[in-house]
Amino acid sequence: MKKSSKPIDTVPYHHGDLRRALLEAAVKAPDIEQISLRELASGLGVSAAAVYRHFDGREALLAELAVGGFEQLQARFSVGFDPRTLPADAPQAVQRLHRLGVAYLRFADEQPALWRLMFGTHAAQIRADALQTGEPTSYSYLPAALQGLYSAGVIPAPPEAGDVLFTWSAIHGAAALRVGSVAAAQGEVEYIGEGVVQRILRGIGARPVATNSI
Amino acid sequence: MKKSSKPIDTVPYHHGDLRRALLEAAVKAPDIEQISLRELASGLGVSAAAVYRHFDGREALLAELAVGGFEQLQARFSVGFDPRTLPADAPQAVQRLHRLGVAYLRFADEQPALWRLMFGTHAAQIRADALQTGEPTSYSYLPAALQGLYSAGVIPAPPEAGDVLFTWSAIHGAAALRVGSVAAAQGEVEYIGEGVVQRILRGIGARPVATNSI
DNA sequence: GACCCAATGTCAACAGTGATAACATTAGCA
DNA sequence: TGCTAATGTTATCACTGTTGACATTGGGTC
Repeated sequence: MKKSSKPIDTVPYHHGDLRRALLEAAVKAPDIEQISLRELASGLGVSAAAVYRHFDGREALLAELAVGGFEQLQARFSVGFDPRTLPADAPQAVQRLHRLGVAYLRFADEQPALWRLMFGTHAAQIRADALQTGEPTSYSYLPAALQGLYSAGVIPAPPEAGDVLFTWSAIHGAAALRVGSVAAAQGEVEYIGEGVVQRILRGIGARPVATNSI
Repeated sequence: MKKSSKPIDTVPYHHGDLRRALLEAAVKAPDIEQISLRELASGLGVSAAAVYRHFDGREALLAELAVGGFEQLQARFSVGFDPRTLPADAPQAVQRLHRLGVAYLRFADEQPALWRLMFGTHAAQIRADALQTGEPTSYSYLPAALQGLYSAGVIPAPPEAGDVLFTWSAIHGAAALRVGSVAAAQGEVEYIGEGVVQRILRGIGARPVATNSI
């Protein structure tokens, strides 16, 4: 079809930033893992085949979304928490773990679909890669927080692998139960996070530390 | 097509127990949530439409699988653990929680695909129903175990809601990380379970209890 | 400015999917 | 024996991801 006349209200042939638009639209879907490329594309007024100009396929698009999710998670972790520095004192060390737990929970609560994608089957390879990278990722913060507890004298011995796994399990599990609507009626995420982290600290042998505000 | 002669090696028109066969075949799939009805049916030498004689559709079949999963989980919980009785002494009370945690982990480890289905999006309604039922389900055992810890004097106060959520979170999270191949290299599930439950006990304020064997 | 090409879009077609309707076969019971 | 409900089949529909052939356009080069 060719047109010699150019109507004003015509849609431009090139979208402009379709790649970003696709990602943004996909991440808003209530169930990301079940999005249809055709729906996604037509929602942006574009043909389904156009998606393949920017992604190798559906799975690749999901993978990119998951990567973005982990970056977003890391960004949340990093506010007021430089994993390369040690905490100044015991309250700060405890506070770091608290903030980490609450950030984890809040992220899961605010973006449950993205969270499911990140920790589901589709992103398995991405998680494996992130764990093997030497660079600091979202996975770096939890071990760093536990190490900080030791350096600040909150726990008597350096954290063992079991301590890291346990801490991560409790926080991750709380998020999973929340996302799965199993523990939905337990109150606000902040409150849940407080309770879980307090018990984690006790579980890994932390001495009581008074913290003014979280 | 009609046949007057009856060859011996012919396939019978009726399968016999197609419903059970479908469930059994589906639960063996490496990724249950992605099974195709047509593949499933043709694998059993049956047409795809035959499935609809036994299930309202794909989603209904998955739901039934999830229900079976929860029943299986409950069966594992119930070996040597009657949630209506209180533990005889402190070691037994502690032992109950240990067994619960290890059984949870072992189930997730042995049937990861089924576990994902059970705690994924597809089975949300089933989980909601199970939580509201007054009857004893797989959800009954964890609160009962914590209550048993109190009645045996292992924890000084009746378990709060936060204790239950925390305990479940830690165990569930460990299973989730295991299924997600995030904590795969941490060793055997029994070892992981031991470590997690020990720290859980400490986290909810349990006094040290000597247990001979788990 | 004219030109070319790579980037980015379209359309048409393919195989595979869940689902449904109409028809075929059979098991079990009166 | 015969009837009926249960259980199977085939054909078809709308939808999906994916690919190949073609269309349009923006940006760099002469």
